Amino acid sequence: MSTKNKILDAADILFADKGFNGTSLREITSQANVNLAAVNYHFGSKKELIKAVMSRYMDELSPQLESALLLLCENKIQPSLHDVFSAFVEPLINLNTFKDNGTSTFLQLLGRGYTDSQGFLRWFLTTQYPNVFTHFTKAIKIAYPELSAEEMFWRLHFTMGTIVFTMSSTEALIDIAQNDFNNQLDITGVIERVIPYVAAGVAAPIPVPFNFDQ
Amino acid sequence: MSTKNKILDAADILFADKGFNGTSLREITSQANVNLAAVNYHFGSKKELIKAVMSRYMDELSPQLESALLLLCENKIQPSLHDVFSAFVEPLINLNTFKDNGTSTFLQLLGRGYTDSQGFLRWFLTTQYPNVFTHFTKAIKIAYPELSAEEMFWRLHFTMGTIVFTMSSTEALIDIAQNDFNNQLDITGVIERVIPYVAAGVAAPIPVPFNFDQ
DNA sequence: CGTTATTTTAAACAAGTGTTTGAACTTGTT
DNA sequence: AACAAGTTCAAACACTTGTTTAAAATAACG
Repeated sequence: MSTKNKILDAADILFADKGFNGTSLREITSQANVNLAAVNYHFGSKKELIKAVMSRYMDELSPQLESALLLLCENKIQPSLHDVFSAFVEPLINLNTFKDNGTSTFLQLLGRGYTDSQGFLRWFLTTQYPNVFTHFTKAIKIAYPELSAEEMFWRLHFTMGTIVFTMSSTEALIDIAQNDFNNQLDITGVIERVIPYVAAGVAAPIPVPFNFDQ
Repeated sequence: MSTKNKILDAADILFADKGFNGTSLREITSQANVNLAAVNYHFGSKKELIKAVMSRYMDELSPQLESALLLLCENKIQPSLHDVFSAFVEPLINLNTFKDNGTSTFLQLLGRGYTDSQGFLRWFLTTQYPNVFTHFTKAIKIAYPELSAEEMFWRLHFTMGTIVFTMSSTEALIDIAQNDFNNQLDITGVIERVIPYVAAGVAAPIPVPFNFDQ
């Protein structure tokens, strides 16, 4: 296996586990059994390595995601919100064949990207892979046309938060759940549970202004 | 103002903004106009400073939260999920009188605590302030008794994710929303919008096992 | 006042960070 | 085989990190 890939494989697990700030190049290179200088030789800098780690997943994921969402939009029968969110499942699960534990690793990385590094990764994703976002909002608009653009904006960000945050601590939560309820569970089980949640959240009735006095 | 408080005030803003790992003691002490060694003198270590920052908020918040939830549990009429989540609003908003921008700063810190520092803060909060959690789950159980313990476990974590993640990037999102929809909005506006979302999510119908073939 | 405590200070410490260097080693090409 | 290009390597670089030290300044108290 090439040095470049050895680095990527070690980096994405460590990044997912300990964050981008919390992982040093020395940890990565010793885990990958390559020389420290190899990162800067092959990637230029740590920041570029982070981009490369994310790109490896996104280049695999985004075409599948786009076509799945496009299919929904062009369907004769109107998709439900549950359908729209379910469109994410197969492409995400496919990351497991792309790489061991690819699904949860990627979702953890996504969570890291939103909190670590002050949003530079959010900028990177939205500018490098804009189609996923536009197709997604288009599909949502078809499934729930009554929702105003502003309300949708907020609910999609709530959804993003739910997914990303949950997945970034999935492993710990699965452990707890298995102890407390001894129910075999894996990442697909969590996805199965989160979809009804976010679908119901997005589908919630339009709120009325809150009255703090009552 | 005491050195100790000057440090706490500078620390919690910086921690909220850049994370615990991402903020150095030198940034904190120079922002607070105190000597670098003051942190270790007054708090012992950086880790203890983090605890102190969180405790200052939790000691203010948790009694209010507990009594609000207890009130709900002992009410004659069954509370709705919307009621349960609304119980959080007033205590959280009160943090603004306790400290400038206290509400959003605290929620941002909470988000940091869940992702930075590999969950040590989660341990700290659940062990130091367990009553908030038990009263909360009790109230939810009253509002939605059909939900199994396991399903509830997951939905509460989804909710935690929604809240914490959303609030940790509230400022940026409010800016975007104001540009795109020029609608005046503040933290209470966001809270107003997130409550129907999480209430609907928790209230979602029990999911049926997902079939990947269809 | 003088004598303890307490607090602040500048300086240094040891360890860790990303990055660069230039020589050694492979590999590919002619 | 010989030369060139690509890759690896140990070592050093400059810098930042949290923490400690011991002297200086301030506060507290009899």
